[in-house]
Amino acid sequence: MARPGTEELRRRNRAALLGQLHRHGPQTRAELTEALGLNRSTIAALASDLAESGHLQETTGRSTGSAGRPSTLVECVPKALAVAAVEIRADRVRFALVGLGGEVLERSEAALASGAEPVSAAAAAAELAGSAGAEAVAAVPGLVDAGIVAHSTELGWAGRDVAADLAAATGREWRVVDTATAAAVGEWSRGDAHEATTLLYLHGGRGLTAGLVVEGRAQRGGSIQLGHIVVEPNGRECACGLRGCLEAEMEAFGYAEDIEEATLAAGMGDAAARDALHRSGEDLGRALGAVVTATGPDEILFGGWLRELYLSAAAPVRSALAGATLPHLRSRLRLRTPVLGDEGALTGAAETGFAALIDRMR
Amino acid sequence: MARPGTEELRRRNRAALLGQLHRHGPQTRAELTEALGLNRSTIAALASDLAESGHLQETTGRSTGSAGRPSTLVECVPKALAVAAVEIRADRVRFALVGLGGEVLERSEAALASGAEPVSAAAAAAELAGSAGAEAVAAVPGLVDAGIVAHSTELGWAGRDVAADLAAATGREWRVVDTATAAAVGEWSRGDAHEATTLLYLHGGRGLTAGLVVEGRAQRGGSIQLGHIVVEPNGRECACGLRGCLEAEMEAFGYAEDIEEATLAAGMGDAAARDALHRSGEDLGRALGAVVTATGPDEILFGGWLRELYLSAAAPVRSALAGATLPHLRSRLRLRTPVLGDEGALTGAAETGFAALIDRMR
DNA sequence: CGAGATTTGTTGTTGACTGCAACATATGAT
DNA sequence: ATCATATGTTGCAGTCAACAACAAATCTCG
Repeated sequence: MARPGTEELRRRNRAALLGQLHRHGPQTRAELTEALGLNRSTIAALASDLAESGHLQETTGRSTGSAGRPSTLVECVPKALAVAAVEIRADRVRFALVGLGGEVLERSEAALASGAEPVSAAAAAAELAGSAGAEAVAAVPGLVDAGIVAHSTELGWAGRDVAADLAAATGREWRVVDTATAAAVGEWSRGDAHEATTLLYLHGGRGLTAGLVVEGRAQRGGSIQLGHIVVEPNGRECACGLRGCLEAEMEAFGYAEDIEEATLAAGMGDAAARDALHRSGEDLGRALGAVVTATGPDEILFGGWLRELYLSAAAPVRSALAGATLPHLRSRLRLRTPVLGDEGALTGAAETGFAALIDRMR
Repeated sequence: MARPGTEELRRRNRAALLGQLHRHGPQTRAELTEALGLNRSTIAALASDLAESGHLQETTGRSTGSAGRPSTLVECVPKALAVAAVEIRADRVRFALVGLGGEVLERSEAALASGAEPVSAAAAAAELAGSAGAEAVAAVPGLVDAGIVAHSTELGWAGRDVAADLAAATGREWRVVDTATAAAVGEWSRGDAHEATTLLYLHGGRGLTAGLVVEGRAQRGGSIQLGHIVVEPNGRECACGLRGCLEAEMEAFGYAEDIEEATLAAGMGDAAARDALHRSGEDLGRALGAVVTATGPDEILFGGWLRELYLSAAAPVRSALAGATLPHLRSRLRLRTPVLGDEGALTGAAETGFAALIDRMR
């Protein structure tokens, strides 16, 4: 693997430099020297390498305010390297072309007929993304394993090789990640969950999934089918064939995706709506308890429509969770809502692409 | 971090060579050249470096049977680098000094008064381990976080800084890992679970814990308190304060650690014992369902007394598990018993030490 | 039994990379 | 205006892995 000897060292350092700038934004050469622990002359050599290849831009002469020669500012050139990110949902496909450094260069979306086949979703994605970007990543809600969507409540797909569908439609390779994991990556890298060592992102669409990011890395096989945690042994029959799944139990409360109406009604004093939210919160908390015990996160984000549920039923969620986790796991846990809103998954998909891209440079 | 420049490259390669030999046993220089992708001359230089420092031994002239000059065999010198591994249980402390390459150089154990304080366990460990080994690792059953035992059903400890206790008793630094994670590492590295990408090890002692190894690496915060997964909402009160924990529910079946008697009785036709085992298996399977959904393993090992439970109640375990996991997760799952028996945790603790040791050489 | 084929170890050379130190440069402070 | 300070630049030295040519040790085939 490490064939060209010392040349690999150079590549590693170059990739580290690019990654640093991509993640932390424009920095001076002096700051880069500090951050990467390399010598000034090395940084200069690497930066001028990357400036020559067009990836970086050096803006000279920024007055720092303090004494000494001002340091040259180094920043990414967004157009030099871009990633095509696509998010597939039940009703539409969204696309963003994200440049190096995180800037969104293009954005578009297309409606999807309800119950659309994987092939037509792939065609829509191909239409939007074309051949833009050096890497292409698609976020799909469900259980994703090596490019294959094993199970998706939201899309109604099972055992479908979406990576192959997309490749066939576009003539290029695609990475496929699940929406919740992508959103977790997005919130960690571009949201404000950067301090979390273990971040659990809950995504509420038509199905309930969860993504896990540990120390900044998406966990392999990390698409957790939160909706198919069994919360009621011998409970209601679920479409997946099991009994008492969280999804099946919550569905019985009837508000489905009209969570906003339900919260409004509850706010107006509708006792039935309030009860439904309360009991949903309890079920969610109970399912969460098992996931927390198994994964030990220190931050949980409630995304998609779970955001609304959490905001209006935080107390039952918390108390049910408290009844199902040990004190030590509970005490270090922060519950919050995401800051990227609907953009989390697209952002995270793009970051997944950049991680691969930068890793491949080494 | 990467201060000495190209010298780091050398260290990395040296560490890779040592790690390769430690993990895969004696190999010829030609095989090493192939495995590490380095040049023959580089391998020769690195190997003679490490032979000079006493870590490796080169046995020249082994006839290969095929044509060509016979390659020199390179192997680890066990005594050159050793790790002190200790396993703390409720009733005793076990010690092994493991040499580079995995050979056990010394072994001893001491009884522990029941309900022993952490300090006396640390003293016993110190007595056994002394100052042997370049690294010291202790395996403790329970929820371990950064050297602190947050919760241990088996030992009855909570929030105890065991790493500090051991350091005080021995005057050296200790790593503390949980027994289940250690056993998982052991089975992965020295057992026959090497092909598993995500390995879940279940450890049955006085408490039930689980350890997770993903692609050969122990998961941070990976000590899963399997015994405190809630399987019966509003179930029996558990010592931990929750209700319906797996541990509390199973305890009610009354055989506790006398699993062997129970299986014997069941084998003799004792209906009560058979029923207890059956229902234990069901509860275990149900708790496992949640853990499997959250972590997505492809191999599960039943260790400690759960081994006996699994061997005599595989059917209820499997059927309860099947009722609580999606088909895709279930289909790739292998259920087995460990091959290292009682030695798993000690072996894994030692491997954890070697991983740190070799990583530190880089 | 011997010559060639084959595989591997050894040695000297080469290209490349990073760190270092000295020098140049640009700003603020006195 | 001069000095202190911080940073970019340049030439040099040390180290490392790859490469190629050669030596060594074994097998095979005639």
